[in-house]
Amino acid sequence: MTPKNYDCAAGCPVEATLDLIDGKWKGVILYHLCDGTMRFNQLRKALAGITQRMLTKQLRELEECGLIVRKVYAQVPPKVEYTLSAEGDSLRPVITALATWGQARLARVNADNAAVSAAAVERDAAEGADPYALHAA
Amino acid sequence: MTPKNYDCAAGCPVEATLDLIDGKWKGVILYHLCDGTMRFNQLRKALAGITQRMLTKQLRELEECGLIVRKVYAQVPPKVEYTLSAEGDSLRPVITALATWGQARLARVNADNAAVSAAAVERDAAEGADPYALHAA
DNA sequence: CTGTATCCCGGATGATACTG
DNA sequence: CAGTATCATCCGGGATACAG
Repeated sequence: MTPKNYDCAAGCPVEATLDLIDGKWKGVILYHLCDGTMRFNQLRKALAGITQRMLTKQLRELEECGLIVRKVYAQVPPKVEYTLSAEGDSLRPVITALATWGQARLARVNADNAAVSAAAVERDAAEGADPYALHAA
Repeated sequence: MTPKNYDCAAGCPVEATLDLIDGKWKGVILYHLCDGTMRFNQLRKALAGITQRMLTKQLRELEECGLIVRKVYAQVPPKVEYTLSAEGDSLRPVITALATWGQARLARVNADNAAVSAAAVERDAAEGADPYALHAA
């Protein structure tokens, strides 16, 4: 996964982790796999919006990283299950941390856009920048 | 940034968080800011390899997200300090989780490539794929 | 059902030069 | 010191069609 060669001073363990769960879907895939084994189409539905191509690709990368295990059942129609590997399982606390914070963040953003403005104000106070809305797209 | 519009089934708090720390450097920048306030060039050195352009850009995005605060001192030569905002500070546990796991991961990969092979074997046992080394670059 | 194979585009990232 | 401006590039990711 696009290995980095620059040395990040005291080492970048954060970078090491982020490199594995980058991509537009890896993190979410892992998140879903935390709930247990899932089949290809099951994941596809869970990640509504992802294309087959990408799902396959991300899954393969996750597999190469040793984070998930791909189990193919020799039968027709095909059946493939994806599960967290031991390594992937050890990632649970990280995923959880990501999820927990994300939930709080989402709640904050949805419930109170004023808070965002407040942040902008705080910034203005420091430098006198112009107050433009945050990615309120 | 790059807001997502698809709905990820039961909601994707993980995605929400990851969106904020995506980019090739955001996570690491945040990581370094966990150690305290830093100036532009200080960060530049810490992230050896990043270009001015990118550092500026990532910093601006982080600022717009409300994760960091940019403080400009009206003096010459210029002096700009970046610090975690309250919001950014709340992200500490996440960054820590990322760092902690990353350290273990790095140790695992460096100390024992055999372990990686083992994972490949485990995978092979399930489907009969070819055993190629992991990004052992 | 679970993938592959192609084609293609836009944005993310880099290199370099210039500036208040 | 801390940026901006510009140009060039790479590749992540989407659309679509086909396959075992």
